[in-house]
Amino acid sequence: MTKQTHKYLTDNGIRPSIQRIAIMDYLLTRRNHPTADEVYCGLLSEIPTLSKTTVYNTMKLFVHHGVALQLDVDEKNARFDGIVDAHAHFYCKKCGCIHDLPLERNFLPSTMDFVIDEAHVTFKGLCANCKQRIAN
Amino acid sequence: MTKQTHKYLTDNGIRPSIQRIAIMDYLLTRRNHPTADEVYCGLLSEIPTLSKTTVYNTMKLFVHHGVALQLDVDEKNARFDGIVDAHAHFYCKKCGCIHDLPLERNFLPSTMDFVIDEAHVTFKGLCANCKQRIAN
DNA sequence: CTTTGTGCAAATTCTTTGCACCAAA
DNA sequence: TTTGGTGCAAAGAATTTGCACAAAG
Repeated sequence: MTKQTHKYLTDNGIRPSIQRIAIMDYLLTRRNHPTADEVYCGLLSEIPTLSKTTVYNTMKLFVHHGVALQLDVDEKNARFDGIVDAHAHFYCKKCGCIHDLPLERNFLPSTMDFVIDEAHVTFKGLCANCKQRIAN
Repeated sequence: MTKQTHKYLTDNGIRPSIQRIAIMDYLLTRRNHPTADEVYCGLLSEIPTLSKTTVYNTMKLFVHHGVALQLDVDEKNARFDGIVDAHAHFYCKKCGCIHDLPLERNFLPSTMDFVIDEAHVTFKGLCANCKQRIAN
C-alpha cells in the first residue's frame, strides 16, 4: 500500500512524508470517515511521535489538493474521506457510524445562478444494527 | 406574527415564552439560516436581557420538537432553519450566504436497510454576487 | 408551592496559531 | 543551506454545564 500511496501523493503534487503516507493509507484502507482524533489515535502505535497538529495540517493539505473531502456530517467534529468520487453518506444518529451510498441520478438544481463545485448529500437516521436493537 | 407564532409553538408542544416566540419569529421572518450568535445579536435590542445560553437551549428544544433544523453547512458554526419542509441549500464559500433551493423528490437511495428521517442536500460554490465580483 | 425557563460564569471540546527544531532537496 | 514538515504549548472559538434566581401554572 505504502508504495502506491507514495506515488498517489506525488502525482497529486504532495510531498510524501512518512506521516502523510500513513494518514492517506489510513483513509484509503479503513474508509470509515474518521475524525482527526480517530486518525491520530489510530496511527499512534505506528508513529508514536505523531501530533494532532500534523493530522490537521495534513488534512487541510489533502483537501486543498483534492485527495480528501471534509464532511460536515456530524455537528461535533470534522470528518475526512479519502474517497473523492461523488457519493452520498448515511449517518446513524444513534451510533455515529457513516456508510457510503451510491448517488443515483443527476439531482443538480436547474438554477444555474451559482457556480457549484461541491455537492453534499447526507441521509440521517438509524443504521441496520441500531434499528434492530431498538426493535427488541 | 407574534400571535401566530404563539399558536404554532403551542400546537407543537412548546411553551411559548417571550424568548422562544422572538427566536421563532426571527427564524421565520428572516429565513437566513442564522448562527446562534446572529440570532442572539439580532434580538438583543428587542430583548436586552437575552443570553446566548437561552438561544442554544431554545434551538435544541426546537430541533427536538421538529420545528427547526440544525444545518451542518458551515464547518465553523451550527446554523438553524425554521423552514422544515424538504429543501436543499446552496452555501457560498466566499461570502457565507445560504440560499434555499427546491428539491425534486425521489432522490432517496434504493437501499432500505436504514431508517432515514433526515435528508441534507447542500451545494457549495460561489453565489451570483461573488461570481460576478471575481469575474471583474 | 412546585415546576419550568432564563442567564451568568466557568468548563469543555475542537481546531488553529506561533514558534523552534528537524529533515529533506 | 535553504526550504518545507513536524509537533509542542498556548490561544481561540463555539458550545455545554452547573447553578441560582425568576417566572409561570
